[in-house]
Amino acid sequence: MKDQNAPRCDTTVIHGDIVAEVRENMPPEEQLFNLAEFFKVFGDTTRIRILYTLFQSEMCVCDIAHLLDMSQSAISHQLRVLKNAKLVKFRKKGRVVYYSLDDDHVKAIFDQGYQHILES
Amino acid sequence: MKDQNAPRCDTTVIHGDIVAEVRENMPPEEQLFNLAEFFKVFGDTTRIRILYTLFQSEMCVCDIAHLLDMSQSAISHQLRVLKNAKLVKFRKKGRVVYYSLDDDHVKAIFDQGYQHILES
DNA sequence: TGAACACATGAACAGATATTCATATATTAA
DNA sequence: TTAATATATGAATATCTGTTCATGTGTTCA
Repeated sequence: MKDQNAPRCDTTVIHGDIVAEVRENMPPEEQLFNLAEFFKVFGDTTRIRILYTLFQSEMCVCDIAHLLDMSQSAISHQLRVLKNAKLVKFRKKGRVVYYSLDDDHVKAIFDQGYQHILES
Repeated sequence: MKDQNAPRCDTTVIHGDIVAEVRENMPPEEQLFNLAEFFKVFGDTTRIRILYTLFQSEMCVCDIAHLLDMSQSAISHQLRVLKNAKLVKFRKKGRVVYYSLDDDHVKAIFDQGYQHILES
């Protein structure tokens, strides 16, 4: 996706000293990648809505689908994304699968995000 | 994108009482949408990397491009996204445009996100 | 056992998005 | 003014993503 041979700025770096120092202190690429992947999960209204329902109560797939007025399949697909991100866990009881939150940071992150929205 | 007439679950709601109560306490749709839009900004490695450079120092577009080994145009496009999200601000000095952070929550949000990654 | 049901999942498709490329704008300096 | 340079931006394109549709899996119950 990224062309490493693409032309950069026409000239040399403008502030070489700053660039060098900042580069020195950048976190590892893998960490930045993982962080982006993590936040990508929150970048979808359906998943945000699912998480907000689970803030209130453990719930089964069918209930979530009804509540959000979406198909069972769509919800199931998104629950898989949330599950892969370790944000929700589930327990089975007969045919019914109950999902619930599996993270303590989500609410805090949402609150911070909401603060930003309020202020901007 | 969403078909409101799509078939839902085959049967009626399973736990009608819970669904009704949770629906009652859901935040407004607009708020959930805005939250998703906000987190979408963090869901890209390039933007995450830009923000991490700006955690350290105010920097001009050309320097960021060199530092991240990407084209000036790509960085400029992404800076516009960050600007629209009210996450960065800028000041002009001659031809050079210096970008810097314009939000207090970002670092806290990133730290929470990083905590999640560490624990999972 | 077989029908009904809750949920999962793969394929397909439509819409969104990130980068590139070409070019425009604005400022500086000769 | 003209050339050079820093940045911005519109269009095109390739890739990614979310939903639907069809179907598969596993459980319950008659």
